[in-house]
Amino acid sequence: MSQPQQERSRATRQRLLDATIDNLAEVGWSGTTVVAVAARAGVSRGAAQHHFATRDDLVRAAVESVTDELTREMREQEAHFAEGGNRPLAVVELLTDMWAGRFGRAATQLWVAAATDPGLRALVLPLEQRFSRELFRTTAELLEVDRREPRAAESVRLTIDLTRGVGLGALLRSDLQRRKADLAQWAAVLATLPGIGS
Amino acid sequence: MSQPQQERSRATRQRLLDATIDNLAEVGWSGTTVVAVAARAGVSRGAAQHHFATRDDLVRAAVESVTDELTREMREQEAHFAEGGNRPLAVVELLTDMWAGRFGRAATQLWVAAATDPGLRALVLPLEQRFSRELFRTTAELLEVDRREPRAAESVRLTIDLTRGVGLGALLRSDLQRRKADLAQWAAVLATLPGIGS
DNA sequence: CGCAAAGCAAGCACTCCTGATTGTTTTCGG
DNA sequence: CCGAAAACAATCAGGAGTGCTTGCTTTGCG
Repeated sequence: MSQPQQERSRATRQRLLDATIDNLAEVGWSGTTVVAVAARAGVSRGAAQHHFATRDDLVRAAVESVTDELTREMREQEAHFAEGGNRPLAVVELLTDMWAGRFGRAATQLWVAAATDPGLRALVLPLEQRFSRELFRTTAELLEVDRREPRAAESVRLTIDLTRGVGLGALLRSDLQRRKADLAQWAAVLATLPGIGS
Repeated sequence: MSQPQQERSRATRQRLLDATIDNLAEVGWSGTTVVAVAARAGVSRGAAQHHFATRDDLVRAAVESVTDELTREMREQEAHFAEGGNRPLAVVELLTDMWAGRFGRAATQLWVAAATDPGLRALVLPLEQRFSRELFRTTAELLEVDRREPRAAESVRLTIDLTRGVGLGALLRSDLQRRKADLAQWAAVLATLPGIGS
């Protein structure tokens, strides 16, 4: 039995967005063409064009989706964060896994492409800034940061940057497992810094 | 007076390589076409094709050049490293400046593109691994690492990853100046870790 | 039941890029 | 001085992608 038309439309649009995100994560920015995305979504180019009139429209929707999903993912992790155990290590691993995930990899591809593409940059920058604030807030919350300690904010930012750097290296080298010991050391250091785990 | 032919050939080839690297750093991977590079180099497409028969050939030469130049740059920094002052901070800033530089930005663009392009990945991976070993060695040397301390190697890798993460963020946000305080904190922490500055 | 709207699909024209081919100019060696 | 080689340049054919137009099918409402 076929779907109600509006539901069918919604489903096609969602498949196109999912396909765009997967394409970004697996093929990269330059390989994310409307032709490739439509094929991966299993819809025709005419259908794709009906939903997104131009490639720019598709990309805009995908960028918004990626940052929304990353934000949602972080909030969900925060909501379900397991007490007990090594909190700094768990947070560091959470962030590292985020960058390594589907949305994290798509985001990295988009951000690097945005660095050199003015149109994409104008689109990505405000969304990335909003996401960064949310990421900072969530990470600080999970690390139980004492907001009165001025150095604590620096530690949070260092943690985020470090996991981003590890994530970037892992994109190419697929060496995340081997980085566990390094990350464990950072978590151990983090636990000793002022304002962390108050 | 025109140049000797061999010198002229060498100069054209060098201009093409320089143009490729600048294009990568400023326009990104997808915008680095032979047409764009030849225009930036101020040579015709025929001339470009004479020196590099295919785009793959040009890219291969550029990848080798980028990793060679980054390696040379690190060795030069090592040779001219100024004694006195805050050594960990100086090293952290040195690494951060490297990623922010022309070769560092081109390298980041290449590495991210290589993550999703199998042909480019096969080319980039061995060179990146060689460069990473050199970078580790140089950084450890500059930090005066005690090789007997097992945790020290982790600290070196964390330092490299952190500056890479900061560099990635700075590609998009141009916020390097504002990160100085964070990096200063890492340098302060680094100085306290076992095996650093022995 | 019929018609309009929406969703989907096919085809066209244009642009850009690459690799190959052909042609021109410059340089160098015999 | 001449011819060959190298450096450089112009052109062509084909492929890929985008945006637009036209056409078909399905759905829903009056």
